[in-house]
Amino acid sequence: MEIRESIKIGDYVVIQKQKYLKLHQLKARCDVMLGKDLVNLKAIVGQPFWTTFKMIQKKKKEFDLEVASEIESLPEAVMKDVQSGSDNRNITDDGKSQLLSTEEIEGFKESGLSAQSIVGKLIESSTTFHNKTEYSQEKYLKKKEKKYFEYIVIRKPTVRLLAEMFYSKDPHSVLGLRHDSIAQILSYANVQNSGTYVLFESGTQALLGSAILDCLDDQGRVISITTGRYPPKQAVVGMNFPEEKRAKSFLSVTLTDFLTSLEKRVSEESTNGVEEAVKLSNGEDGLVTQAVPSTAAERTGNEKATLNGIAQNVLPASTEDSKAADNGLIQEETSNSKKRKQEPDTINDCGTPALKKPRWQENLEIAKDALLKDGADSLIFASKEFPLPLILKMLDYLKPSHSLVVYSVYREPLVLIYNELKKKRKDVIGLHIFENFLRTHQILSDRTRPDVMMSASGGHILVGTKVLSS
Amino acid sequence: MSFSRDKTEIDEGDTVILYLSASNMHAFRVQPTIKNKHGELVENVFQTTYGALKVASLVGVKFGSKVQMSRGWAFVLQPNPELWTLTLPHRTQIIYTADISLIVFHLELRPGSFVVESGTGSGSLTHALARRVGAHGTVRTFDFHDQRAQIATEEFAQHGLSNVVQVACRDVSCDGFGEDVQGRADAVFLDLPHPWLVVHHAVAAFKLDGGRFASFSPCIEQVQKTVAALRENGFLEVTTMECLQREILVNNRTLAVASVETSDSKEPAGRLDERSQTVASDSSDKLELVCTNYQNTMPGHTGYLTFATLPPVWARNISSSACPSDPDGDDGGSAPVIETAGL
RNA sequence: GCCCGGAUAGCUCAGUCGGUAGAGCAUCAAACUUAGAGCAUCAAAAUCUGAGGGUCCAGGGUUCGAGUCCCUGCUCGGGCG
Repeated sequence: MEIRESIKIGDYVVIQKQKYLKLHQLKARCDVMLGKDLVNLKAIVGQPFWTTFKMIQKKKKEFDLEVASEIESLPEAVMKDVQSGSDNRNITDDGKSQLLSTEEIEGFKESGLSAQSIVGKLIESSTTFHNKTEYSQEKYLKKKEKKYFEYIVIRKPTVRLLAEMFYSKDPHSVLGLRHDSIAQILSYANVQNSGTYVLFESGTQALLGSAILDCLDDQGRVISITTGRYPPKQAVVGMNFPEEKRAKSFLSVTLTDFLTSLEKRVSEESTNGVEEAVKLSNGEDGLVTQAVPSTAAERTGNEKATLNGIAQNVLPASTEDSKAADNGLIQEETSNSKKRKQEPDTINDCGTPALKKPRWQENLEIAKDALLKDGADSLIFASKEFPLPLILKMLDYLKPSHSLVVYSVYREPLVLIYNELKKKRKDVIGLHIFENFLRTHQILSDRTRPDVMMSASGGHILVGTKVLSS
Repeated sequence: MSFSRDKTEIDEGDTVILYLSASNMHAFRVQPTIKNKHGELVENVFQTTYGALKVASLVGVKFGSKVQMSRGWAFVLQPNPELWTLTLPHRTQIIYTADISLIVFHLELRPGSFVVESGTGSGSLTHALARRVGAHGTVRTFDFHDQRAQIATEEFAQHGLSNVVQVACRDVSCDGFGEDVQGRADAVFLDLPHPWLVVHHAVAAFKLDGGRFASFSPCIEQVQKTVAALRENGFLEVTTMECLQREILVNNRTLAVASVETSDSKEPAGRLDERSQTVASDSSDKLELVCTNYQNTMPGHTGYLTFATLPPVWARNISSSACPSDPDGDDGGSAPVIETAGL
């Protein structure tokens, strides 16, 4: 059953040095900065994931890697035959315990001495080390180990590792999405192996998109609605999903394109008298009256205006009956689409004839068909923007008895959404807002206790269930 | 087939959730008749606070529909692991959604994964495991209590999960997980009184590629022993955490605004007793607010969750502190990253 | 006959928005108004404002673990037949 998957150029890898994690795409020229050290990754190509490497210093702050067959634990190596004190009554913090100077220690490092021998010298030249208690010595060595540690492990990216990496680097880079919140979003959205999941995500490096995609087999898909044409997708590309899976199961569409496409389809069907699988109850002409920009760049620029546009239309009076969009404007949009078809594909631009549909347009059509035919298995929102207008719109496409999940780093937006849904939607029940308290613990013999630092906020989650209101 | 995503309407035999209010839900099977005490088949009428519901009338109804009862109405929902956790009949204490979510996420389950669980308990977690591994995955769940294993088996069958979940009555502390599991697991979960006795059996159950481990224990002494066993058995990234979910309650409240008017600035009062009226009765000085607060009481502790990674067999003897086996050593403040979940 | 739901203050209640540390009655106190007796107080009624008072029916069982479990009894309410 053992499959040693070896690392190739082009793969994303997670480089782990103790608690430090870094996502990196392996290129032919493969230098990477790990903190302040420049490390050449050439040695990892062809090795299996989970291989441990020793960092070999070439020059100051420059390292090559070498496969390590064993790692000597610093505390174990140094603590042989070392005496310990029973308490700290004879230790005063006068800053003079270490007899070596900073220059001397730096000199050891530059001369390429091993971590073990440097720390050995530090201990030899410490006037207090032998008086420290056993626990205190251990803690001292752990600190030194962190500083002089010279091994890394190459890990295969997983959603868990990516979530931990992004959050620990800077929670703001993922809207404060802590792993427990991601986990709960996946639960409450009832993400299975198959199905159509509508996701509106921004400011999160596509972490949720990646987490959902990782749950899906070839029968499932994420419709990832974004505000821009080129949203950050670090967490999706970093997972090394097979290209086929990404193409088939991760349908990236922009907000404007998607809503325009849905509106158009709905108005066409309603004029033709075609019975819709999922009824759109609130048509907002504000969307179509918006000038549709013809280039990707222009469209991107207009996305925010679009969300505001819906907001103005939806917030004050959402109960107004649907009025099919103005015909002239629909025409304009259609011709606009034709014009777009003739544009070269901005993503897969390889000089193919104009007949081939660009990726974004295929995505759009598949996404729209999926939603109109069967509806969404759940709606998931996690955005920098206030998503209420879009939520109200997309709820019409959510299957009955299925879930709506909204994440927000702040509480207030969810409270507003909660209130609006309570007041205006008879078809959403079981509304709750949750937040999580998460605490980690140090488990060591005789020294077990909660960690001193804990994450103060992991965000807030609103959940609800769509029902048939009639 | 109750939990199947493709289902849109209720068939006979399905388990459904009758939603009366958020705090009043019932799960039951749609059977037109049931046996009474004397073993006679009688019409199945489900009684609630809002009157009676003839269960047979649900057949053919769409999930998410509003149904009429003799003294009110309710919604009938399709069960999912979260709703099931809230409505299932307890045979044991159960694990709830906050912990379940964290467990499933940290076990890194994917479509087709092979996951081992012990004990089965009331099957609350098992449903979430089954959902994540899907139709091509496997959940092998063990409980040493014969009756519990039997009831769980029946429930999984009723929920259409028999092809994914296999229940066995077995004391894994003594007997391990058995040969047919050995070397097949991607993930192992333990919810047992003595999990540390099972760690080496878990190692045997894992694939040679290793995988993820989780254990749920209410007491810290259990955690200490388990963590020690994990380190001895070559597990890395050993972290322990607890997660409590708090609900935020939203209320629309009207508050009286304290008046700073003097008697001179007021309209001349006709009678003395009018002056003694409170500001609250003055309709012009009211503030409508959306207020939030927490539930009055909430669980203060459920259990400690310990997670760990077993590396591939060839990498196990490299005692890789590059990938720390400690839970966050000490003061997270000085650590470059708060490794565990601190995150 | 069967099923469902409730039981905390001296008493009685509490809503399909997840409204059971929320109230009402009663009690006590203060303020003011009116009327009376008395002479620096006593006292009645009406109004209004406050205050005090809460740990969850009884018993048993289950769970490694019950502030989201089960059973029995008592009692109140509801439903179906």
